[in-house]
Amino acid sequence: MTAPLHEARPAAPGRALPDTQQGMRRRNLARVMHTVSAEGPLSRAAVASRIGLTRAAVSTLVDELIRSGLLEELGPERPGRVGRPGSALAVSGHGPAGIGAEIGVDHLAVCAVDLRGEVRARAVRHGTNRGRAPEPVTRDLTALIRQVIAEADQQGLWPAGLAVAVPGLVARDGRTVVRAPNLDWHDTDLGALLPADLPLVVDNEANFGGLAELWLGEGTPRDFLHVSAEIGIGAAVVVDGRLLRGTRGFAGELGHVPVRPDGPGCACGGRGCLEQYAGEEAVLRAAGLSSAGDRVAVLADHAAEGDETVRRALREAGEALGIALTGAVNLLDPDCVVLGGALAGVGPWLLPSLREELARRTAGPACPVSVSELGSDGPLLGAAHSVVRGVLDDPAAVAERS
Amino acid sequence: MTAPLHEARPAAPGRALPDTQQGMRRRNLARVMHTVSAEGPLSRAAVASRIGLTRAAVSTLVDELIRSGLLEELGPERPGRVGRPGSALAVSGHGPAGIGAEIGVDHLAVCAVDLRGEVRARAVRHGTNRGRAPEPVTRDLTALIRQVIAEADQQGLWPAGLAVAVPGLVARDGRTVVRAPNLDWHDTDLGALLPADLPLVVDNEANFGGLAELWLGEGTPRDFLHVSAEIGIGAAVVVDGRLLRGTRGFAGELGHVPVRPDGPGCACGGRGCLEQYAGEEAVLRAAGLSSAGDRVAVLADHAAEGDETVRRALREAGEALGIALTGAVNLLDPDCVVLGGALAGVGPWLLPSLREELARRTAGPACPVSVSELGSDGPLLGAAHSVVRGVLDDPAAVAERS
DNA sequence: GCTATTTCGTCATGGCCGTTTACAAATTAG
DNA sequence: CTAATTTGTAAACGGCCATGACGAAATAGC
Repeated sequence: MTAPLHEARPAAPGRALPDTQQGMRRRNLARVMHTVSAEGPLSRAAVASRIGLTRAAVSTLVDELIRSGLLEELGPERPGRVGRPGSALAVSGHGPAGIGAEIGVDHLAVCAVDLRGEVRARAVRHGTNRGRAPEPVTRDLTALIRQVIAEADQQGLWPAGLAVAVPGLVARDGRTVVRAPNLDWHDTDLGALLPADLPLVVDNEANFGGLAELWLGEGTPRDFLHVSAEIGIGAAVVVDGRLLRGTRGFAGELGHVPVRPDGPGCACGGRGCLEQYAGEEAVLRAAGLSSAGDRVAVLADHAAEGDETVRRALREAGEALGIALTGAVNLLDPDCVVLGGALAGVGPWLLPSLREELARRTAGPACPVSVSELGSDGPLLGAAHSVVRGVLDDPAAVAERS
Repeated sequence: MTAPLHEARPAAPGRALPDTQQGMRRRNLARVMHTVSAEGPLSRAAVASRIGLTRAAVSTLVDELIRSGLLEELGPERPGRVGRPGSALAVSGHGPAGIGAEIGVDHLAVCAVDLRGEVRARAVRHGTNRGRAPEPVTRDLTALIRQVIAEADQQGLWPAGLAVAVPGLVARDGRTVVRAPNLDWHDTDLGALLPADLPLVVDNEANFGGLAELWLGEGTPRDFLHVSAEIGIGAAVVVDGRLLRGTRGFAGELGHVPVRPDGPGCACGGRGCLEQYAGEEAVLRAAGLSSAGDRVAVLADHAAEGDETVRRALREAGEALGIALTGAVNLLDPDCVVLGGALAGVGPWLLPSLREELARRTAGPACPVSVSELGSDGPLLGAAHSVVRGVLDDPAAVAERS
């Protein structure tokens, strides 16, 4: 295994790998895949000039990738330029696919994404998972996964791996859900409960949402903070295009950053954590809505209708977010902050006070805050794409398996 | 240039470099240097088994490094083991040296460190630089640098580069001091004021202090937060053995993390920033000491003598630090927090309240907080070592220059 | 003390891989 | 229709690491 380029998972902990010719080959195969994937149909010569190898070298790399079914020859280009036209290469729409899954509090979702980034199959199951035990939930999820894989199979796709987004903290082993308060799961090894015939990665939904933003977001920079609020408030910290996970995998716990150190006590042991002011439950309470059936959508509706109590609640949540983000921005100096998850839905009423607070507390130009365009699909897409990125990062490994 | 392994400076912003055989060779040369440097005298065979290459390959690499004067053959080992003894290799004590410099508020310091990590020459100049213009200060510093280089030269060392630690924010170009409040410098291009015949890197003293902790600290992990308080409170965020710099290079501004959002106004525009509670000036004021000549050493003395006002001031500073660090720990999930700089001197009176606050606000085991053993030399050593690491990271580049 | 064993460093050989050079193919410009 | 340009491929080349063999230098066992 060579070091992956995007590192959805951290690099091998031990010593750096030796540099041998095969490793070089693998990295160059990956470079070709990434280039073709990122910049659309490209001729061999175009790829060569982009990655700095000669046309001859790229030719042999491309041959190998075509033989493996990872690249496709689309046929001659028809350019207005002088000279022999190149033969357009594109990432294959058949072959390996990434299976992404999401365990939400109120739904399960699975999708298959091909190497081109297209969603080729999906399946959803609505219904609350709050308090359900892991076994029935994973049983349901497995059924959806089988269904999506079957559907993908009919289109000539085979599953290269499975990535699961969960609303909770995941250990760095990428399998164990350490704590998912809204599911009431603790130290649950999903590896033992999900299909064992696929490479599995489990991660926090905020992390996958952040990766989706990184990979799919229009103009998203390589250093940013992706804030995702469902019930807890999580953040994905993306540094130089890589996810910051922390030693235990718990990085990004924005919800428990102290906002008012003498504020109300929190389940985490602290006082005045952000979640007490901007968490879904807190906002619903402040807005005078019950937290039973009502959810964020309801908040947005009421706010849109001009309900002043709701608006004030959201304004105050924005202030609290602004305070917490001031700390985060001072510490991390990101390019921008992106609001995703349920927060995106109430963005219009949060943003003004959030931005104001952030600007007031910052010297110089304030860090720009925007709302994600990915909607609620972020974590699911991020999960599926993380598998796809894994294939692009080491095509040789996949070629061996196909 | 291959991508450096330690990346004191960020990797090339553009596309990843192509993988050619020369690049492979360069990386393997670097691997040999790092291995020998980190694990003391080693035979060729030992290096080979550690980096995963064959003895034959390592032999040619070592030959090249010896010819360049970067490695030395110490002669046959005398082990109790069976078999022909290897010939011990060590990093050369001659050849390239890293020149580190520190522009402190009250002093200037320069040192030369050889590839073995030994300090081979140093020079200090006491006297305040507060409010002095950049030109006279850099003139004094240049004199010290020349002196240290001359001293190093007599020992067979030549300067491979210059790294300067400054008490302020440095742009990502690694040359420009954007803001150094205690010097009253703004947008000062040190590249134009310091010797032009040496590769130059300028960085924040907290960053260099953090790198020193990473490279020199006993048992320091690869993910930690190094808090350094002189007048401002800065932090070096080290993630997976690399410094997190932020887009503009301003990451780690712990001093302006909001601790009490409605607290007193701060020069940064915010309210209740950490610096208002744990900054040197604030602590001195709370302790009832003038901030003129009195400094941290005085605080430590008074506290040691049992001055209850001083102790309370430090205790409260510790609390504020604990609150700010709770946020940082939640966001970054580091292995530990290390207190360096002037803070280290008053550690005994800060730590209890700091740790208590952090533990109280954290679910599960609290993040360990320790005091740096490097003392006030951290930034200077970190600077010099960053040059040395640069040589280890690309020995081929240095061999060409020697 | 002598021989077998183990480990080290080196050398010659071979294979892998990107580069260089050359060339045919396919297009545009004039 | 010719010249110029660009693409893709093939053959020769060179660099680099792996393999296998060998002499050198130590220990272990007799």
